[in-house]
Amino acid sequence: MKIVTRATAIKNLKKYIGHDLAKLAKKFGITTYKNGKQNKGWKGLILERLAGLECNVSKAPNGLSYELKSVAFRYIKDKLVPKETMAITMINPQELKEHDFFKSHCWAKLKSIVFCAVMWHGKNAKKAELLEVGSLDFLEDDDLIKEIRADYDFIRKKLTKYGFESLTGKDGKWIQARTKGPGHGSTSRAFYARKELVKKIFEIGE
DNA sequence: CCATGATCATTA
DNA sequence: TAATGATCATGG
Repeated sequence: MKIVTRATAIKNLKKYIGHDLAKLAKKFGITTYKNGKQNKGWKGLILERLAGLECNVSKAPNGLSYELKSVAFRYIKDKLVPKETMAITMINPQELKEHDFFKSHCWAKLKSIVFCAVMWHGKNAKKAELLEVGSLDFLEDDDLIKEIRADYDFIRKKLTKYGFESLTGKDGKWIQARTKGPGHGSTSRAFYARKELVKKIFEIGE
């Protein structure tokens, strides 16, 4: 059993800034494409390997105390901005109903996050350089967190009142409850960080 | 089969 | 371009 602290994970990752993740994928034997389709999770898997988390493919409520995330960045008018929203964690309807924000997995993951900015080279890109690595600890009395908690409460209330099916990506100012799942009719939901929030995280984290 | 990694496709 | 919903490979 190997324990990798957050500081160590960051240190490990920083060594790879500027590297092309596609090459590392081969080295680790991670599939990036198959039958012309992309494995959308390959970057995340590689990052986890690089950080030293060799066996982290399932959810991690127990074990490590931080969350490793990658975010795609692209240029819009010569400015670097997050390309998309960032998945935070799956929504468990039961837990959402019974726990408040500071007891949720959502908060547990958000408050102690290690993020990796990855360059986005267009759809189905075969390369992706690691741009930057950072970490961030949120405080419970942070103004931003208060607003995020309000979003969480809103979503939670909606769940109680209208049911799980009523949740949509429109909910929330900083975080949203978007659909996500294996596909093929089976869909579940997850918390996503909106782009504005991703930007904030980077600003604070740097 | 489904949760998790995160991106792709479609519409406005 | 932005926003929302749908989807894919992997591993247990």
